[in-house]
Amino acid sequence: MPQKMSDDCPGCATPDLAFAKHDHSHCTTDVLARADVIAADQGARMTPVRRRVLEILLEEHKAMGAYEVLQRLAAEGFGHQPPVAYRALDFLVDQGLAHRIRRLNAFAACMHPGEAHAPAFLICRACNTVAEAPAIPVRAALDEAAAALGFTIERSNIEALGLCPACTGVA
Amino acid sequence: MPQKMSDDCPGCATPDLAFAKHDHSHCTTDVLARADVIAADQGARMTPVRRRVLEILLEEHKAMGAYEVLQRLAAEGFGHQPPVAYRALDFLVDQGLAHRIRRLNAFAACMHPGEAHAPAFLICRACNTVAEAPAIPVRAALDEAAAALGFTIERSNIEALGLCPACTGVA
DNA sequence: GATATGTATGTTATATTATAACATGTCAAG
DNA sequence: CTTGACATGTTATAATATAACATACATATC
Repeated sequence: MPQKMSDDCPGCATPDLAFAKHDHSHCTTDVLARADVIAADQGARMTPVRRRVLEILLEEHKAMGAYEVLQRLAAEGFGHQPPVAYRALDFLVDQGLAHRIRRLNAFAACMHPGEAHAPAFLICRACNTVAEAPAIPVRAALDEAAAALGFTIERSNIEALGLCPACTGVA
Repeated sequence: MPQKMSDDCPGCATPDLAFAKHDHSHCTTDVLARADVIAADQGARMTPVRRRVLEILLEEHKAMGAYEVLQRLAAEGFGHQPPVAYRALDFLVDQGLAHRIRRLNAFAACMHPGEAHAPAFLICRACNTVAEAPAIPVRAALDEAAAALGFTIERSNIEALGLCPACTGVA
């Protein structure tokens, strides 16, 4: 399946969590709306904490550490302890509504939930921006390499460190 | 499942860093020899701790946590504190002599140092074995995806979770 | 050979990330 | 309106990682 982007939002029509700033207020609401559907489809419950965590990830529009998310939650009257954040984040990742970026020990909202897509994260070592790149071909190549060894892939993390367009010029 | 080590060649008689047999006794000495060359080439020093850490990774022939490595070092008269292990491991990773597997918070010796290769790690969720798969095509696809966004990749982590050949049958 | 210089090693201390275990609360099905 | 499953919250601790500083050791230069 193709990695379709939201065609409503100009910013989102280009790679999101992107290297270019854009008004994504409506990708946010779009994703949130779809989140309910996806969760329901899987018999999962989109509870207040979980929904709020997704909202926070979408608002910030960047990779956030669990403790960073937790601070926001605590400030809003939710629990103050790590498991509160981790559970909600793990839930979102399980549902495909968020991604875990292991290189950063961080989480980011998925910008195209429900669509089959293999995310690849590009992390700029200069400005720390993270872009979620379309990586269906990457995932395909990975599946093939795995298949050659008889290995069946269920989940993958594809992450790269380097320089984003902006920082490439400067450096 | 097959997590047991062989007596002759640790990790090679059963799936370990590879799901297929290979002659590991050779790779170990071979890799160690090449490590010196590689380090020298880069003006880096292959000191006792660093060399010993690489040896340990090769001996165990599996992914090891930093603290696991540290225990071995401490038992052999090297330093007892985390930085001792982390520094040596970081050095090896920098030199391309070892890889960091972020999903496992672990490190593994690189089995083809010096050869241009982009490692992809296949982690079996049933037996926890880790295989380093050849992934040049994967990396190529990733480079292409990044280039499309103007992003320059310097390092990448490609990791997959799933079922190894042995465990696929059982499940 | 003495000595300056950068790098490596080791230490103490602490930061950061993550989970275990358990009590309480909520919700929807029967 | 109870029961059973799941969610939330708590306390406590585990596991992973780094900062900051002191000492030692190479090797390059004089």
